[in-house]
Amino acid sequence: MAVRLMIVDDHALFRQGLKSLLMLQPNIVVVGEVDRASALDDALAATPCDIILLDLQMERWLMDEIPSLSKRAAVIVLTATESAASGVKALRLGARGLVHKRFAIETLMTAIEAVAEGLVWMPPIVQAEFAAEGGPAARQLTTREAEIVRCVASGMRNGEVATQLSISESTVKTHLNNIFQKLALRDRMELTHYAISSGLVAVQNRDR
Amino acid sequence: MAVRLMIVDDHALFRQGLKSLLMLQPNIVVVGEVDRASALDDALAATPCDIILLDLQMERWLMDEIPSLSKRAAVIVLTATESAASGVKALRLGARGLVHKRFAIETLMTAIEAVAEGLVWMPPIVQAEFAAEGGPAARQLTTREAEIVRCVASGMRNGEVATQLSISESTVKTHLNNIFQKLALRDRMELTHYAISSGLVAVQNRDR
DNA sequence: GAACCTCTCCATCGAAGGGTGTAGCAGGTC
DNA sequence: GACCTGCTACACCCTTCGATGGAGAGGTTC
Repeated sequence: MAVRLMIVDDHALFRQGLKSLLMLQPNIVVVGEVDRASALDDALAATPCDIILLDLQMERWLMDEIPSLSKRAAVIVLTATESAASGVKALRLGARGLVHKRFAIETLMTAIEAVAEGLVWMPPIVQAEFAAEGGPAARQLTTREAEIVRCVASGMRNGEVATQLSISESTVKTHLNNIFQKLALRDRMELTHYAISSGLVAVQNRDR
Repeated sequence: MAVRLMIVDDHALFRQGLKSLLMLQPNIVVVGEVDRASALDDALAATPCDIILLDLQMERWLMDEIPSLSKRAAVIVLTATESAASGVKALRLGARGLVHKRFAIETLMTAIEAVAEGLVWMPPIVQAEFAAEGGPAARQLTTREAEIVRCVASGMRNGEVATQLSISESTVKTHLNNIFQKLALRDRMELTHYAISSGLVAVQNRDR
């Protein structure tokens, strides 16, 4: 019984490379590859699969999709950042595996096999983090606050955030103050560093 | 005559995948793959090659190496960011090709063939940027301005930067305004994204 | 129903940031 | 000497941000 995989990554070179690498493995069939979230539904409808390999760089679009995705197939998240936080978040949302892109194909295969058997696989470091978070229960941001963080940390001004989210600038300020309180941060600059380092936002700068 | 390639990327999955993908191509031989700058010298000494595929994510370590590398083999830079700026910089430093990771293998092959023939290959958008910068003579940041950028982008306020560099806050503002002008940026938030994405400042992971 | 949380909104005010122009001085080059 | 670049500094003015305190609507929990 071969494991049926689907690859979701917006980098064609990585996607195609991974596919060609996986096809060399026994008991693995890559049944599809898509470059964006909108194509995933169609692909899943066309060809059911056992495991979805999901690029976490796309978390902005897909993090929230993990819960529903995980009902249709086991999700293994591929991440490029060293931050355990975003990986832990993905796992909490229902991902069944977490594999760093710097790992070798052998490690990915181990994870795939484990997940195919119904287990959850993650690197030891993340495992520690995952266990640790059960204790102190740090004050989590609300979903609205998280939205504000994404907007602000990606460079938007308060007024722009307000327009984007269809709320008043006053509300944006209120949220922002609450966020600063919760995370013990000084201003939007520190918030940006926090957001980037913990994988909440990706750095992608425009062509000047 | 096969083209001899060497792959430099710290993500094993990408590296191995790309290798397996390239080995399917005619006239291509992957003679080596390394995960870090320090291993590149040894690899080049052991097995000479025609083209080096270099991950630009590693630019912090390797950008400065491009001039010397390009004497030993043609360098094609693989980049994950959409920013033309860093690509243009790499080309100015001697890279012979620039390929985005979201491109398909066919595009990479086109670039490899072009570079193997002695040409320089880059995406049309970057080509425009490259040409444009030839005119106004892309104004580089001065060393002082770069210092200001590092301070500001790492979260310091103008007053703190002034203290740090032992200059007045007015001077910091002057520098900052000049920097905004040169880089066509709006404010310190955009500057932060620019600095991080182009490797001027690093963001350490905090794993909460 | 009371307590609590979340999201929404407002006013006010001081702090910080940013735009524009101007200018002195040191170091080089033509 | 004339010219240019880079670093320094200031004034003036306006915008944006952040802190504080208050408040109502809707929801959940106990």
